[in-house]
Amino acid sequence: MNRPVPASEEGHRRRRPTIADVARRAGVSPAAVSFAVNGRPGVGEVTRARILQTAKELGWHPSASARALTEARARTIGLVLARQTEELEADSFFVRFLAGIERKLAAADYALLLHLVPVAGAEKTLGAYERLAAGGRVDGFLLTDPELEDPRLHLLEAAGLPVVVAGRLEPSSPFPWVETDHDTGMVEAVEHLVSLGHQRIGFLGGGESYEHVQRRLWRWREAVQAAGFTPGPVAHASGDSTAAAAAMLDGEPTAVVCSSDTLALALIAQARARGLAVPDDLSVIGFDDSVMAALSSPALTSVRVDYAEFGAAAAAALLARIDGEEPPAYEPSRPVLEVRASTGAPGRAVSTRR
Amino acid sequence: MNRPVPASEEGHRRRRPTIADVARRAGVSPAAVSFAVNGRPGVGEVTRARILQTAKELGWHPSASARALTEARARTIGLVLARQTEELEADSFFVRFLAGIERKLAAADYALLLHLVPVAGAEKTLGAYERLAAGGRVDGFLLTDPELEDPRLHLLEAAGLPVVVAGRLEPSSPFPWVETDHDTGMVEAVEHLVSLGHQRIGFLGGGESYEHVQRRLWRWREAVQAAGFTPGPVAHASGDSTAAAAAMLDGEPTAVVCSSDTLALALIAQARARGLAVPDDLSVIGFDDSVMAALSSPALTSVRVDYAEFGAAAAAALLARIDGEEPPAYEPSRPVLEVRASTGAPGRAVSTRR
DNA sequence: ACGAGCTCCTAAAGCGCTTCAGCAAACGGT
DNA sequence: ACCGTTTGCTGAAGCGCTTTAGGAGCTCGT
Repeated sequence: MNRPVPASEEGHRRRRPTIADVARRAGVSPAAVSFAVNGRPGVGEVTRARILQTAKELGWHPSASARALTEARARTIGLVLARQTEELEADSFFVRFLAGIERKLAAADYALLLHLVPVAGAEKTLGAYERLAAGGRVDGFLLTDPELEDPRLHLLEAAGLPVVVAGRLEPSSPFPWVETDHDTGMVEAVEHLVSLGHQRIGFLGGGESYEHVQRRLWRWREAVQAAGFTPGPVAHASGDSTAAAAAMLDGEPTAVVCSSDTLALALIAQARARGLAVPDDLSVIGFDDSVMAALSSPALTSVRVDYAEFGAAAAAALLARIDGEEPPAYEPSRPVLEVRASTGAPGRAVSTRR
Repeated sequence: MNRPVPASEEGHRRRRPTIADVARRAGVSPAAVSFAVNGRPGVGEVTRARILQTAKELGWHPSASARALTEARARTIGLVLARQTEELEADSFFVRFLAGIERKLAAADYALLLHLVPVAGAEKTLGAYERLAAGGRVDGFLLTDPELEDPRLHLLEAAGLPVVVAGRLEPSSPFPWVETDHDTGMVEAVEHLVSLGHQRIGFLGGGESYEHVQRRLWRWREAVQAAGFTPGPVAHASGDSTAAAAAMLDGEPTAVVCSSDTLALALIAQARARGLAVPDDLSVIGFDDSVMAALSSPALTSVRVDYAEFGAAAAAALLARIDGEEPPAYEPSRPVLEVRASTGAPGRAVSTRR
């Protein structure tokens, strides 16, 4: 399966030029080169131009390691994901968030150290943070999917590095956080269902310990009550989404808002297995508006949130924090409810069946 | 949206202990400490134990930057993804592959520098590789989704860093590659359809330029011919999967193998729009066996490939390459066809309709 | 015409580690 | 009792950069 290495590649890799090489060739001291490339004063304009020119000729780029050593900063931030891969792969949040982070980091010439840890045993996760922090490999951490009693918080506090949490964490967060407006999409979702005539609206969420799930649950309850109805059944999927979907259906709602598209699909599959038609017997709304929302049958009504923007804002906040500055203000754009075919007026009410 | 920084955090961050601190406290020279922590000879057993003990007491960890500087290696590898985020988010390959890489890297105390570049304009991608390579931030690159005429290849050759390609690249690959057994799953898929009685079997693939799509296409053709039939319609989705799905249906196959689950869903949606029932009028097989395969309706028959294993093998090969060793042998496990509800015997043949 | 105050640059120290040469003490063989 | 060898350690150089202190050569005001 593995191609043998061609002999030509085995040859000597040419030594990378150093700042001294550039200095010599440009007829200046290494210090001058440093000033020139870093845009600092201390070198005349013509010399600066000449130095930059020689650097380009030599193909010289400052060594990140050497810089990291002298500046005591790695220009790298860490993102540790502690979630099951099955959970991540169906999650459009992850990739979009990542893309947003990247956009910001690239602009600041920072890099992203990504660490995926299997959730098997918290102690492994701890090791992950420590290894990155202790070695000075990263200048700060971004924390996503904060949980209510998150063990990572204490761990990161001990590490003493700047941390920004992506997600509201109150009231006692040891770290600054950035939050996007994901949950108000819930209001729109509920209002949509109410306007269709639904009265018994359920909530199917992911793991109860997730902060964002709790927020959505809370918003859902508020919105349902604001419409003058009592909240319908609630179920949480921690791992087995089928079981949660079944539990939800046992509650006989006419409509359900799910905290992710994946859960919505699981619910629809389960409903079908019970002979319920979507949306005739059951309306379903997903969250994230992932690619599969448009492709599933029926096409899923879903709340789209701009997670990339969120990622960029979180990254920006962390970079500011690393520089000891105030994080820039972030005004998240409003989530949008994408209405498709999985929602409709309540037909034969579920509660009258059986 | 951003919580103000608590005053307590503003305080002085304590200086991290250095090797000299440990040496002083243990009553030895810094060199001895270095020997001790790196398991090198040159220090007695009892002294070694004492040094390690003091290091632990002080909470000292060697600085990654300093190490990188002296050893001229960053203990980091780069993975640059140049794909649309919409494409990535529905792709279970990505996350599973990543998880496999991580597993290998963590064991070797390497880190992963992830870079997501928007596909808008190749010149940006180039910059991405160069910035990482030139600064010495990474010791090598992993290349995924190789395309047939991949501009990244020349670029990476110029960078002079070790590179391992994940995916077969013949005949003229400048780099060693590692390949998993994704395509023989195709044979099983086709045989499954043939055994159900299908004779007109189509292939719906992703972008034509992808090497893995080409391989699957090739395997599909072989398998169909081996069964004694002529290959059915072929369509490729480059961006707009709906259009490709429509084109495929115009070819009037009774069964279609798709190169991803997302495409399979797109095809099913399109078929439904035309009033075709799955699997009665059309059997559909996906690839990847992603989470949504089991959740979609009908549940998707899909080929499961162990991408995590693949990622680990690719990472292992790259690490070996960085150390100048021969990459370990990799015997990929066979893909498995997960038969679900989207395939069945051909009913009213599509070709007799209309 | 002379020192103050520039501008433009250099020398050298230092970041935290690894490594190489070298040295003292202990050891073993004859 | 002597010499070669091994063992256990140290001193110092060096990785490639940044930064601080300071020096040389100007201009300029008086």
